[in-house]
Amino acid sequence: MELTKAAQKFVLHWGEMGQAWGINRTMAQVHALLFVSPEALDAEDISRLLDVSRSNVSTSLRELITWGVVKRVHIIGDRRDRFEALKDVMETFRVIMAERKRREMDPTIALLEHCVAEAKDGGSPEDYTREQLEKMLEFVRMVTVWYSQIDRLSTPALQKLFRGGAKLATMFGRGTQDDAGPVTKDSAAYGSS
Amino acid sequence: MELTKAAQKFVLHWGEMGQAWGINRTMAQVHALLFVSPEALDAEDISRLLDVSRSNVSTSLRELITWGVVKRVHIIGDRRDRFEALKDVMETFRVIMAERKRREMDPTIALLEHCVAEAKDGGSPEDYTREQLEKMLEFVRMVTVWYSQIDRLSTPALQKLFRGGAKLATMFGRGTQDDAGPVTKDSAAYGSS
DNA sequence: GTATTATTTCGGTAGGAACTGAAATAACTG
DNA sequence: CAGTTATTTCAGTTCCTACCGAAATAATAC
Repeated sequence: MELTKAAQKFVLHWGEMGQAWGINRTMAQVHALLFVSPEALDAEDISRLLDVSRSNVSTSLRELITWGVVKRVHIIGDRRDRFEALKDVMETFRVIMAERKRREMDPTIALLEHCVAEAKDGGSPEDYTREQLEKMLEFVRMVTVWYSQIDRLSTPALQKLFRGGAKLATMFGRGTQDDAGPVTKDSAAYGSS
Repeated sequence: MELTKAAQKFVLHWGEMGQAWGINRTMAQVHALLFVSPEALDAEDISRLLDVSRSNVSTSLRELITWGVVKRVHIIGDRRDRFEALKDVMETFRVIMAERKRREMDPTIALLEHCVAEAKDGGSPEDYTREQLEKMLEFVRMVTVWYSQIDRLSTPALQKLFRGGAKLATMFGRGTQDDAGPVTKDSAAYGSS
């Protein structure tokens, strides 16, 4: 079994992308490999195709399974575990987002709430900090709510929503609200450096 | 000048979050600090408040300015550069997304297009890979288009859009499409491991 | 039961990103 | 102009993550 040129390039690129988003390279590569693979692969295959140690593959697979984007499958008459990725991109995206919300957003909200409460009885310089923290908290909460709604959408509905962004943009576009053109008030303030 | 307890906690947490999203810790900390700071700070202040070397601050600031979330400001009668973060959370979010789109999405699309083209004249096992790459390409394109529309929205409009997610979710919710309950077809297949 | 094969765990290591301090450069002052 | 202060660059170091290989464990077969 061999990797095609296209598959190789994709796997390598996906590894880099993963790294840019805080996901370890090998893990992203394993995921990419399983994603484009026509059939489930065993750990040995993966190890050979990606040229990484068997144990590294084991660790990566465990993590991917924890994330929920890879599952273990069995073939009758073969003891070896095989692995298969979620094949629906949108579903994969959804699962990853759910996990990141749980691991990062929720704790961030908790921390921000704590900080805001703590800064409640501060002096006037602390007031500004509290206001900023409150704004940040409001934002993270908003994204969280938004996400939890997204999470309940089916794949076709999600596609509609994404495409709907285009319509909403036309409706509420900045051009109609800001006559100065495509530059917003905030970014305009950053003209001179 | 001293950091309040709340500010300290926020800065540290933001550093961790940054790391989880592929942004170097110090850089995220510097950004967090400037975000909650009532007035612009000079590099020396930052170095002292975060207890990192002056040069590390210099590098982080340069990067943050490149990203477009921090700007250099000057105070009359003082030669030292001061630094200030974008204070609008939504605007910050928008700027970061624009940058990530440019740095990651666009190259990814280019690569996927290349891979799909290359896999065009492959055999039947390669067909499956090509299909998957095509699906991935379609997805990334969709996100990109969606994003570029989002980018044109003003902050209040963007808030509307986020909150609109809730409405759309109610309209297209999975519950009405999938009578089996909250578990989707794809994730249901992952019941046994 | 023992033998064989598959898988995971774990201690040690290598590689790389982040960080520092010193030196170079730039910006300003009188 | 020399002198002073601010800033950046860069070579070396430190530290941490990812990784490997060996050993332990688990699963299956006979």
